[in-house]
This record gives sequence, structure tokens and C-alpha cells, in this order.
Amino acid sequence: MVRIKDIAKEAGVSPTTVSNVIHGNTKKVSKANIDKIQKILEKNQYIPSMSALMLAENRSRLIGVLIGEREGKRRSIASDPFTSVILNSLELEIYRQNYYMLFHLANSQEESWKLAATWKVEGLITLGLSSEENLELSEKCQIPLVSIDNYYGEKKVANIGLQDFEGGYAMGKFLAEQGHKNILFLADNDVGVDHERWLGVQKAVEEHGAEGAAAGRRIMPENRELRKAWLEDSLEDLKSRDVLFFASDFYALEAIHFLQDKGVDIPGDVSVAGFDDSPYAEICRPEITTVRQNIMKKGQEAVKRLICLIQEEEFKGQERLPVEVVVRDSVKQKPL
Amino acid sequence: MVRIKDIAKEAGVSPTTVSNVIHGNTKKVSKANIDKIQKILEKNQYIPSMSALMLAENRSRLIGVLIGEREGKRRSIASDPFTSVILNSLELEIYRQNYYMLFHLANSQEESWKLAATWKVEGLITLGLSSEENLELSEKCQIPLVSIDNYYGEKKVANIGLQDFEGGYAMGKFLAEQGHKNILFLADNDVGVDHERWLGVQKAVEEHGAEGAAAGRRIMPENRELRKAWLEDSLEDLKSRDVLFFASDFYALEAIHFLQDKGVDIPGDVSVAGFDDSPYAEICRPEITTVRQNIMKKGQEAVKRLICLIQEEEFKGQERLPVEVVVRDSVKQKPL
DNA sequence: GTGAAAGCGCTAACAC
DNA sequence: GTGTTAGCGCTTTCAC
Repeated sequence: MVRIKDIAKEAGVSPTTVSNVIHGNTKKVSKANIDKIQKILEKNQYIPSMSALMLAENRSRLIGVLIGEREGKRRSIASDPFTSVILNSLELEIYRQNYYMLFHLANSQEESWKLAATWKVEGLITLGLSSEENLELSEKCQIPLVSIDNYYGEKKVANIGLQDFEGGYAMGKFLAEQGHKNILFLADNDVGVDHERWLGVQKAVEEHGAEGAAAGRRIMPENRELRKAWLEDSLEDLKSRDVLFFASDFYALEAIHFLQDKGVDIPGDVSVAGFDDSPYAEICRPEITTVRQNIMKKGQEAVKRLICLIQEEEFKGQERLPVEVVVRDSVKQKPL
Repeated sequence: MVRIKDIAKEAGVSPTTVSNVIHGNTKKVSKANIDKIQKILEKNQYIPSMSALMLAENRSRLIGVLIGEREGKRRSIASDPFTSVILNSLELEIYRQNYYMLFHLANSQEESWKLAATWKVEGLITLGLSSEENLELSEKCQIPLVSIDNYYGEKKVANIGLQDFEGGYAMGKFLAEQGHKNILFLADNDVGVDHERWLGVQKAVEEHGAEGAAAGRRIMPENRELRKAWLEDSLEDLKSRDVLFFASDFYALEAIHFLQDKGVDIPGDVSVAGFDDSPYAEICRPEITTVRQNIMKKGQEAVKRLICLIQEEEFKGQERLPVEVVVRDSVKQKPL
């Protein structure tokens, strides 16, 4: 590995001059030297050493991407297809911004902050951490942190997410407009994201109350086995609805197959809608009518938000990304 | 951030002694000092600085994970659900081995080796690079490299993959044993992995030749649109077979829905088998009979292989991981 | 048992 | 315009 010192020796100048040329501080370097040094740099394929840079500049150009992976989560985030897309977009943008991505599955807060400290990571992007964990981590590490898909009442941590209320509203409106009256919204919790989606549904239904639209809600167990039992117990209730609007495509898909196995025709007997527009949504039958989010954009905005935080600039992008209803086959539509 | 120097001052000893205690070189450190230093270390939450470590030790503890992401690939590797699982397992094992994971989407060879050089990465794990690219990269960087799912005639690059021949054989055998005679194997190429799977199918069919089993093969276009047209053109051929054995679950799924849309019953009219046991396989109807690979294990072995290369030890693990047939509903079975 | 000092590759303040 | 030098935090050699 060729060092600045080597280049300097070959060019017959001092390391300082070489460093100046490398960084474009060429105001007080003679044209002759600039050219000579640049040629030698090129010829020797000079690559700066990050270790030395980190030590001298006291910064790492590293952004830590943390995925929370605790026991008992409903689905493993790390193995969700959503994750590979977001990781993809994250790295793309991080690199574009001249940073590098250090990736870690965060098993504990302790581990996370140690990682951040050891590497002097300049910022953190987290996925799948709870509000409390994000808050705690951000305070402990004392570096900028942006979470993805995490909402807080107090809004203390920067977050990039979706227009969930609008998504719930748009789907609710679509369903009502298609003549569905008895709408059931199903999620596994009633905080943050899912709560907002439910509020959106409610608003849409209220606006269509005159036409007889009404919405109910059920909270399902997070645990897969328990949820299966729950579906069994709720079969009659589910069958009695016009449409089941699930807070994720995953749940929608699960329910579709559960119902199909029970001889229920989707959307003939009951319509089903999802949320996310995951790759699963399009690959199954019936294809799922759902709410689309732009995952690539989400990752990109998260990085941009973080960079703004790092550089103490104002973020002018969107913290809540727009969503849109994607009409496919799992919701019965009004004949034209 | 507290430094060794600070600890030393507080303990009233020299940095050397502190360093010795940190690294367990306590043979010639007095018991009193060991205790005192350890207590101060603990109290101040001393975290070593990687930048200084890297510079002093001339190593980085970094493993670069590169995903090739070029235009015109059949499917984007980075957004494949398989990828998040492998990334997951990779990071788990890398961290377990006391390394850190630098993640990058490799757009070019140039970019990849620059990344490796800048960070003095100790080893590289690649996904989705061609044999030539892996070879070139490994020579250019002069550091250990392990590829995943990439095969070479010359075997110059370390690779972790599957027992593809055995997988093709096992599925072929299962199909023949279920009484299927006219078997069609479908892939998008005939090199490496897919070629081996095909050889496996052939062997199985030969063994069951007496019972009338026979196998044909078709190469499908990689491009999605072209493949769609190809399926249309091949409809009659496909319908005439007993079973279609696709080289990936993705293709199997695509074909199942294509055929279902044409009114073909799966597996009533035609059976379909896949390969991978991707999450899609189980989530659709009919659930796909496929060949399962252990992705977590694959990532783990790749890291272990790399660590062996780095430490110049012999690798005693498996370069070809075992696979197994998973019987579900997309292949018609003999009545018991 | 303990510590002083050099060196890893680079930056930046400052002197010339 | 150009060069000298100290310093970033740590390891390691060698002297005491």
C-alpha cells in the first residue's frame, strides 16, 4: 500500500504538499507540482488509509445500521423480504453520500452502543427497535439517530415512516366507494402506525356513513400459533364481514389462505385488503389489493435525514412518505 | 471518550501496564495493579478506539460483504427475500467471530477493491458476482474471498453452495416414485448450479427408466417479459407434462399462477416442483413441493470458511450444504 | 514489575 | 510555495 510519504518522496516534495494536492487545496501549490503529484498519485493508485484518517480527523465516515432482533417478535425483521429492500436502499444512499455502512443485528443496547463507540460511528439508522430503545440508544451514544417506522408521542427521535393515517383513509374510502359496508380492520396492536391507520379508516367510514358504511376493529395476537387459534375462534365473525382490512400484507395473506382452506371464496364471499404492497401481494392468488409504500424512497430519506442531523442542517425532505391504494383482485369491486 | 492514557493517569501507572492488563498479559503485572486498573477500566467504561487499533496493529477486524448489483440481472439480488436471510446469518457469524461487517452494493470491480483497500478489509464475502468477477477481485485485492452460490470449473475461488446434484437427484427420485413419468426440468441457464441439478434429475430418471420415467429440459429466458411470452408459447408443451420441475421456487410460483390463470389445475392437471424452499413456497396455494436449503447455515459456513482463509487454517466445514425434499401440495402423490 | 519511546498514516498549525 | 512538526490512540520493543 503506497502512502503519502512514498508519493512525496517520489515527487521530491513534502507530504504536506501531496496532502494539499489530494484535497484540492492547490491555491498555493505550483502548477508544475500539482501535475507531477497528480500523475504519481494516479500511477501508484494511491488509496487513503481510513485508519489514519479516522485517527487524524476524529471522524469515521461510518453509518451504523442496526436491526433489532429480539426474541418473541411477531416476525423476524432480519428475514423479512422488506428488509433486503430497505438495506439495499440504505447502502445505496449512504455510499452516494460518501459514507460507509456498518451493519449489525442489535441484540442489546449495550452491544449497540459499544459498536457505535468502538467505530466512532457518525450516525445510526435503526429498524425494529422500540421507541424506548431508540431514545435510550440515541442518548447513550450521543450521536444522531434516525429510526425507520417508529412513532412517538413526544417525537424526540427522528423517524422516517409513512403517511399511515392517509393510507388507512385512502383504503377505507376505496372500500366504502366499492359498496362495502361492514368493514373490519385487523392489526396486532393499537399504537403508532397501526393506530393511525385505524384512525384513517374511521374517518373514511364516517364520511360514508350515510351509505351505511361501518367499521369495526380486532386486535390479533402477535404470536403465530396464538393467531392461528384466534382465527379459528373468529371464523364466523370474519365470514360475516364484507371486507377484512389487515394492517399488513403478511396478515392478509395468512388470512386468505386460512379462509380459503375453510372453503371461503376470496373475494366472492369476503373481500380482503392488506397494507405494504410487499412482493407477496402480487405473487399470490387472488392478488392482494393493498396500500403501497415506496421502500427504496424510505431508505433514501432516512439516510438524508441522518446526514442533515450529522451536518446540523435542516431536513427538507419528507418524514412521512406518501402511500397509494393498489387495486388488485382480493377486494370485490362494484360492477362498472 | 476515555483513553488508555487517562486510565493510566488515574491508576498512577504507565499506558503500557494498562494495555497489558486489557490484553490479559498479566504475567508480570502486580496483583494490586491488575485489580486497581480493572476497576478503573470498568468504572470509566473504557472502549478501545478502532482507528488507533487499526493503525497500530495494521488490521481492521472488518469483513466486507459485497452484493453484485448490475443491470440486466434476472432478479435483483439485493431485493430478493433470500438476501435478507443470508445477510442476517452473515452478520450473526461475523460478529460472533469478533469481526465487523461492512456492507456494500458492488457496482463495479473498481469500487469494490477501493472499498476493500481503504478499509483494509480482512476478507470479502460476495454474492451475485460472476466467476470472473470473483477471480479478478480476489487477485486484485490480495485478500481472502469467499463467494456464495458461485461455481467454477477451475475451483480457484472458495465458494459455499449447495449439494445441487443431490438436490436434483432427490427431487427426481421423489417425482418418479410418485409415479410421474414425463418430467420437465426448467431453468434459465445450463451452467453451474442449474446444470448440476439437471444432471441429478437425469440420474434419478435413469434409475427409474424401467418404470417409464423420462426427463426433458427447457431453458427459459432470464428476462421477465420474454419469459412471459415464452410461457405463452410453451403452454401446450407444459400442459402435456406430468410434472414441471423448476430450478427455483420463484419460477415455479410464476408458472403456477400462469397456468392457473389458463385454467390448468395444479396439481390436478399438472404437478409443479420448485427449488430453494423460499418463504414464498409455503405462503401460496398450492403450497410448493420443493428442495430445501438451509440459508442460515449457508451464511454461517461462508463466514467460517473465510475466517479459516484469513487465519490460514484448514476449513473442516461443508462447502456444499445438504438439501432435502419438502413435500407439500403442488405435486400429485400416489394414493397410499 | 514497570515505563519510556518509537511508530502506524494522516492532518493541520506554523515556520520559513 | 513549501517543509517541519506535533499529535490522533494504541501496540510493542527494550531498557531499567
